[in-house]
Amino acid sequence: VKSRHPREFTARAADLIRSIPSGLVASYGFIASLAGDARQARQVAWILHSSSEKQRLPWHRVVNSEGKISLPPERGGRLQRRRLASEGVRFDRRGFIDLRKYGWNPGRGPSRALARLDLDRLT
DNA sequence: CCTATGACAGACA
DNA sequence: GTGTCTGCCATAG
Repeated sequence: VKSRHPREFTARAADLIRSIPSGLVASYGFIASLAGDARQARQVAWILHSSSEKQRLPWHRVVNSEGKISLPPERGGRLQRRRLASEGVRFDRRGFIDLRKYGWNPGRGPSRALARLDLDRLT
């Protein structure tokens, strides 16, 4: 289903990003999926660097599906890593975050979307 | 209107 | 494991 309401998608994505708890992270695709359109991961990324709400978003808690920081170090990646580290997120020596450990799981039960991601990772 | 771009993701070699 | 290619779709020019 194509998103006929970009603004709505953006608003929901922003809300979701705002609700990522400190110490956890979520992937672009995961946020897009929860916001209603799994195909718009790139728009989630776009929101993070272009939205007027940027200042109010915990943008550093969004990483790519591999659990890695997508932002180039010189364009904020360094800051992002610093912030995450200070929130307790651990990186392995290659710079990867273990999403099974630090991946945000909204609500209390395992969400389908996250379960899918976990399944993919285990498979 | 048409092309290029992107803080992505999944599939494939 | 890594490197490439392709689909995606809102914005920008």
